Amino acid sequence: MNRSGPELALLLLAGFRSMVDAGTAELAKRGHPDVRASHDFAMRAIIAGADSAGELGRRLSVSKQAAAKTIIVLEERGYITREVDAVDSRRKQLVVTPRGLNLLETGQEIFDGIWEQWQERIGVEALAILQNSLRTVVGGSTDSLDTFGWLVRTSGAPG
Amino acid sequence: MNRSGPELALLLLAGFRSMVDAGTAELAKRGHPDVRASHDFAMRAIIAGADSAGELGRRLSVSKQAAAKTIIVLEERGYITREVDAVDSRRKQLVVTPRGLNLLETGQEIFDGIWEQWQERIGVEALAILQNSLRTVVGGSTDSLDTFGWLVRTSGAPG
DNA sequence: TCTATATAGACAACCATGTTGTCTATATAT
DNA sequence: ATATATAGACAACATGGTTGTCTATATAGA
Repeated sequence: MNRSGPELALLLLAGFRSMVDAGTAELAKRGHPDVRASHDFAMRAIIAGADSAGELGRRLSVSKQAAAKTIIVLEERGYITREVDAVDSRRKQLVVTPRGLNLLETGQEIFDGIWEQWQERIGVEALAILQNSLRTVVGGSTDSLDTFGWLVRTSGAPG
Repeated sequence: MNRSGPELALLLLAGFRSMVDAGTAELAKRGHPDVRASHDFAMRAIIAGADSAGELGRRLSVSKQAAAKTIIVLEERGYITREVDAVDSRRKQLVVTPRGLNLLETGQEIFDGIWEQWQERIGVEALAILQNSLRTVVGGSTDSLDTFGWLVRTSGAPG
């Protein structure tokens, strides 16, 4: 088939898009409107130990200021709190609120649901191959949150 | 496996990212630095008939102004020209230059090359399944250029 | 033919999210 | 005690979208 290369890239993007569109729509219905993936990434990083602005920026491969801005948004929406650290008074310690945890859990459920739909649609076997193939190609570092920084920085698809 | 849903989305994104990263790096080496996917999308739309700013915006699902800004960049870099339309003097007709065509062709080659690398890496069979599965799920509308507008608007991954 | 309306593109102001640079307060190491 | 490093805030700026408004030109209709 012609244009295989570009088509593949577009397919990957479209697949991602399809999942995210469906997911965020459902999330909105369940009480979490205006959720950005960046919020999810950030909260997961916080839970994983990035409990200060600077550390969060480092984990997300994003500047301290960018992280600080995200933090402000998350705080405004009640997903996290920020308090002066008892031991180091320069720091503002980040803590995910119950509402924040709920967002993460709900998101998890929703995306797992979408995953099951894919399974029904293309078959258990094919989905397994799809995922394994992608893992092989991308080197399995899917959990590295720095994907986020990249995504934001690129307005991009292939040629 | 746990977290299947979110992981799938991340894998799709990472796959896309991996292709685009490699592709744009190679494109830069071959005389096309600073190429954004949006440029490619736009030029393809122009060739496909969107030869005015307004029409381009419509095709890309983006505002007239956003299209105009992209056009300015493409013109500055010598990828397209803009001339007053002979029949309708309000219009500025867009034409892709030879350099523009070269960008598209080079991009095509490069991404096809990456596609072949994937084939070697994960196998002919698996890649075919991967692509077919994605086509099934996303409904085959990979050529709809409005993917671009969406990408830009979403800083997004799943939860 | 004159006039009302629609369309193309330019300009300006604004939003969201990044970036860097600078500043102050606080920790820490010598 | 003092030099240096780090945390976070503030400001200025870049990119790439958005909307609203304005002018010129086309076109349809009385």
